[in-house]
Amino acid sequence: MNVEEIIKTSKKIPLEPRTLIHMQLVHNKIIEVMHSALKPFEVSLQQFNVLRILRGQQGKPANLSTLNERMVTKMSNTTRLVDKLLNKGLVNRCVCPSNRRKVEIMITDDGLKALEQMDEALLEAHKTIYKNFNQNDLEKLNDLLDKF
Amino acid sequence: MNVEEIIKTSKKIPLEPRTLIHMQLVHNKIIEVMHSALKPFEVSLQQFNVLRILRGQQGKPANLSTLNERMVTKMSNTTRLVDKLLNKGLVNRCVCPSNRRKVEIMITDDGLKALEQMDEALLEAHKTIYKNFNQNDLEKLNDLLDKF
DNA sequence: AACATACATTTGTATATACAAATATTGTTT
DNA sequence: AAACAATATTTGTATATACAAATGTATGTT
Repeated sequence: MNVEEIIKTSKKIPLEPRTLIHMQLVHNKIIEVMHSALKPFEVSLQQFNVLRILRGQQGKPANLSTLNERMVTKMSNTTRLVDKLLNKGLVNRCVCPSNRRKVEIMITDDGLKALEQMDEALLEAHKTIYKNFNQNDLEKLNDLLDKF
Repeated sequence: MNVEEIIKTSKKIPLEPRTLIHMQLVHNKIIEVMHSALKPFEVSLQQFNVLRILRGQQGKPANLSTLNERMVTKMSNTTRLVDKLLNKGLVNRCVCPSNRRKVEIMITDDGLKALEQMDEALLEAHKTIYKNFNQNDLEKLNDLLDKF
């Protein structure tokens, strides 16, 4: 991936802004690959993220604020995101009996099955995304990302 | 920046998905810093990007398709993005005399002045973003990003 | 118990983005 | 020149996201 080529400039860009552009371009590419991997399942990346969090709960229900806390991209509107998963039958939701302000969200069996298939699709996406990487590259990249 | 801490998980995540989450978290952070740096000027990152492209034209007008081609994040709706810059008086737009299908967009003097101030704000943002980086880190990061 | 405060979620609304169809202009073919 | 295709942009519409205000519930204070 050549930054200058993609944004069609002949000028040399200083390293600081260039890195930001580079990050954005890579981000765009990752999102695009993941988005098309999830397309057959008709869930967004955010919805997929929530499903994985719910599976991680191992049967325990999660409420909206814990979902929000654990989401990669925190958003203001977790209610409506869960609404969509509910409509697809991938989660169920009920008011918490011990504290009726809270809501209890759990992944359904259908949700778990769908998620397994999504996992497989994501493994394929990884192959595409990481085709030029070896294990050492990934470790070095993670170390550098930690500096942000 | 510790991935596991931010998404509040105790589990060890395999390196491939972890890197994707890491990239997303860093991206979120970069966007947030840049967004607040540009907030006083009331322009979005996309609008800022377009202004920089127009300045790079050195007086030559640009049409919508060249803008789209050079934008970091290509979007379907460059017309309405330019509308907003137009309303702020930062660009002007007229139909191309030689090919009336096209449109000619140029940055105004006000736009150039505003852009200079935004550049300063962005330099400050760089200081925040890159406070833990040295030149060598940046070069290594760019090399690794090229692998995507 | 009445009141104020804090908490968890929902709703309203404005803005942003994505995708497809519509419009206008130019170029090409017959 | 009429018809058709190609190009450049605009518009309509559906969906997504962001932010603030509103709702309902629980807790602590007097």
